[in-house]
Amino acid sequence: MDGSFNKANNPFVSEQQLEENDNVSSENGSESPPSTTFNDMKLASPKKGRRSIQKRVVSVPIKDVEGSRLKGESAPPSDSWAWRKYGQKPIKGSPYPRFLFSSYDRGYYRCSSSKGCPARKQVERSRMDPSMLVITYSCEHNHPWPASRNNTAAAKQAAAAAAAAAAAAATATETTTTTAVKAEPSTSQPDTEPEFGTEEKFADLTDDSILTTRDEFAWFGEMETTSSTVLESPIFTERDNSVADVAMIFPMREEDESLFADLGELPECSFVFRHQRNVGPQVGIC
DNA sequence: CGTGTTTGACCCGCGC
DNA sequence: GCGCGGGTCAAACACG
Repeated sequence: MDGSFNKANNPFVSEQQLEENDNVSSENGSESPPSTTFNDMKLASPKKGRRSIQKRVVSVPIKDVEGSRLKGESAPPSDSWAWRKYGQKPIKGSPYPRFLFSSYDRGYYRCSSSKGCPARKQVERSRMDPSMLVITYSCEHNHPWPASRNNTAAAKQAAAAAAAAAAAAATATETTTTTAVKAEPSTSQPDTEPEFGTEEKFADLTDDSILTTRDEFAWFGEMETTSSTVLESPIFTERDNSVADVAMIFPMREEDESLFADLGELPECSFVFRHQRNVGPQVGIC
């Protein structure tokens, strides 16, 4: 945020990942034309009448995903929200044909925490680093978020399913031991558009003291608390030119999770944020 | 029976 | 205009 973050201080973030933060399309660059970076165009398709879309890209070591599964934990590997898979497609240029090795397929999930939840996510293996999974989350601004989430059977099952699909990729690759989570700026977000218009929805979820500004946030505070988790959030860079290219990263530990526990109504699209050099967590919503 | 997954088909935008 | 690729739909199926 203030530039205090740097990869030297954060061994969980690789050079590659940092670069990816600067260029959202880099992860998928080899499989998508530059003009349709991360398919914002698709997600904002007029057909569906979608408005501004917030997108976040999360890189998760496959091992983490697989690990939580193997342990039979109910804790989802990537998040606590209920996701329902609605499609799967082989990634262009996949070295492995579908049905033979699905690891390079891309799974499409939508939020099933509540009816009408527009949140979606895509899960695929990183082409830059086969040991990493790339999870792309997207949601609309101001959409009605589910009032409940994790610890439900549905959430657990959906998360486990997502983990299963992701973990399939792990079977043929070595893994890492850390989790790096990075949040990407929405490429479809005009500078003039309010980044977050639902802060008021957050008012009843948390104390004002931990409300974040709309300039700063990280995603998925609930993610991967079982291992070293890092959140990195350059999303706000477009909102404040003076801090362009600033990334934030911080570890998420179990105590952090408990600290965020009272943010119970935070949906997938919301975020939990902590200043690296600052005090308590800050939260926001897209 | 409700919920979620699988998977082929379809739609749409883009590049040539 | 055509083909390609990405994203979504929806029927069939599986599971608890």
